[in-house]
Amino acid sequence: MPRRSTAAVADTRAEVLDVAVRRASIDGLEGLTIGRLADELSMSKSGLHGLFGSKEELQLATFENAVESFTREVWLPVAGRPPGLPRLLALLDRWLAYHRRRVLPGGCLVTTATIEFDARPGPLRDAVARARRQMHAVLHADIRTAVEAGELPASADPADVAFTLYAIVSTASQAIQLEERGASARARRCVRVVLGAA
Amino acid sequence: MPRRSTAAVADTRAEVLDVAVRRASIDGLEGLTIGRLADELSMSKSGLHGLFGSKEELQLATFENAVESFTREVWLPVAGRPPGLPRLLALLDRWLAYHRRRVLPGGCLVTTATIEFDARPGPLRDAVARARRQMHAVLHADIRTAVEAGELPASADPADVAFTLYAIVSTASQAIQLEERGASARARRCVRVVLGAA
DNA sequence: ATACTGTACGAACGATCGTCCTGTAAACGA
DNA sequence: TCGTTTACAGGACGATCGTTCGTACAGTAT
Repeated sequence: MPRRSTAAVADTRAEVLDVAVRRASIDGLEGLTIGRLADELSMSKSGLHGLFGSKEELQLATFENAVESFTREVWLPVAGRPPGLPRLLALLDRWLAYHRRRVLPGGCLVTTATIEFDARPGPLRDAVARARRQMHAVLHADIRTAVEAGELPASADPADVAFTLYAIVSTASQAIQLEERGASARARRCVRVVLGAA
Repeated sequence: MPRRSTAAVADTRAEVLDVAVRRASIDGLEGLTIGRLADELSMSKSGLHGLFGSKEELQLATFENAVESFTREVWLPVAGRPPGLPRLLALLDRWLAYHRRRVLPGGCLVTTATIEFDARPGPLRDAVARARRQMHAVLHADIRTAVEAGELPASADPADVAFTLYAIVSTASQAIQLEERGASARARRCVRVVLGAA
């Protein structure tokens, strides 16, 4: 059988994880299967398994890969702007566009992983909690800056606003997947209302 | 083996579904397994399987059972009150309490099922979409009534507000499961802010 | 040329999956 | 009281699960 031409482990892993993230967004990280993944990649089960050592490691790597690609796609393009309300709005719009464009065919993998592991202690639950804290921190920072700059009323609690915004966007992802009409536009309006009437 | 004394199929199904809902809230509807469920109930796999005919029917029945118990626990106690803002707030508080008290050990099963099936067409996705529409309609109705009664500003779009409230509560369930401190109180505050009754 | 390391394959493991078939004892209708 | 139906148990099925093993070939170093 033809061998993968001079592909280092890292390259192979990257290819695998790319497919794994897409599959997991549909079937969940628990729905990931080494056998099916290997088929889809025209690899052997054992070869794929050897790349990660265990299914849990595959799940962890898949999750981390999704977080990285999300960060690259959504956060990085706006990270350079000055903190505050404009950057926050830009971030939220990019975030919603990420869902609307269906970058991942099955929707947000962080939300999926949250639902799957939030009641099951282990490394994956820890990874999920960490990712959520990071996202929350990013939102929190810009909201606090906006409040201090007078772009948002002083009565607005940054953590509460961050929670509400996160809720709107992640629920929007589900609504988009369920093909509820106008879900993306609705979420966009709701974000504005929350930031306007806060 | 001793037979279930004068227990109709419906009774056995009810017992099974009660356990199934609890398990599914943790492991998901896809994580449900006829074998493990049978063990937990001290039944045979085939006996349990025969009660539903197929795993998909078991999943559907489990989901519907969860919706019914949720309705009984959260909606029914407030359904008698007159429509409007007070009932809406009571509903939201009961809903949040439902999560905070961990009535289901793994959190909201509707959200879990949404995540699992929102990208996979079939009867379960349809059931999920229907349940969400119902919940949305309940919120929508009271919000509209509140707007008409002047309890909420006329500028508030009922559907948008309903979406935001749903997002807050369902995300709160996840935060509670992840043991984020003060998640329930935060959600309660956010609901108030959104409704402008702060 | 030789030895070594890294990478992936093929085969097989025991366990568990959903499903089906058959037997049988309790409950029911006559 | 006696068939009939109901409500399961028990066992087996093919498929698939994650994992382990031994092996073969490529590239690199010696």
